[in-house]
Amino acid sequence: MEMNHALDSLSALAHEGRLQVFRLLVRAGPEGMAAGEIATALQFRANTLSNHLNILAASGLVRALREGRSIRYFAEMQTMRGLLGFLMEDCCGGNAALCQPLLDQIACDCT
Amino acid sequence: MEMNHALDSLSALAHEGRLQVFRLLVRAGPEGMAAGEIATALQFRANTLSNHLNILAASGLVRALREGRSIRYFAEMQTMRGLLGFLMEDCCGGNAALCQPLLDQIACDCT
DNA sequence: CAATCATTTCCATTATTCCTGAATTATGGA
DNA sequence: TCCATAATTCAGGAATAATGGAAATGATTG
Repeated sequence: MEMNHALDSLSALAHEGRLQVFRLLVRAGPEGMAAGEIATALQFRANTLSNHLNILAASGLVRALREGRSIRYFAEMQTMRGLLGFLMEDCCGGNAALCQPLLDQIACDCT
Repeated sequence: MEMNHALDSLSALAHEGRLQVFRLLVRAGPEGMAAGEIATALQFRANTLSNHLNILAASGLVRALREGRSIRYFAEMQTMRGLLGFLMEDCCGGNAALCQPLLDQIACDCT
């Protein structure tokens, strides 16, 4: 991941509403949730939520899939992993061997 | 970690300058860097950098230690780890057993 | 104590982000 | 086709954050 993508992802998460949405989708796992379900669960107005979902999707943290008249959203663990790798890059001045193997494992197996 | 702390950390990182600072400190490892060194390395004005460092420190992502007339800063891996745990909490609807052991290992051994 | 260096604080300006209401697109069913 | 439902887009004003100059604080040296 490069700087701009990381910034998009971090900015997307640096907002209470969007962070709630993302964590809800993480909990939902591979089943994901429809936009309407999310709105109900978190008590958000439809347009506000749509905006949040757009921002999350643009950063790659969330994926959208139309399903009938609903649109279902999923958390993208791979993006999360990439972000973390970026944050930890060259950890400890090149002794990355200590950290990298751990980072490589960060991904939810159930996704 | 609870919501507000996570938001502080994410907002702190969701800024190009601060993200550069944090990553620089991650690379610097346990030796850390003096504010002046950081300013030189990244070409930041002293006051701008000071502001960034304050924000990072307030979120716990960075720790300050006065050393003579300089102030030395260090990346706090533990905070990073807490943040990640928060983001992945209850991953996949309770099957956290799949993710949690991995998350528990995320910490730079050299810190 | 005076001088100097490192960093921070204060303040005003500029830029960005956020929320809301109203209008719009897209899908499925009668 | 007409209607209802699901979700998105757009424009605005309000709130918030970022920047840079100037002054102030804190620590060391002579």
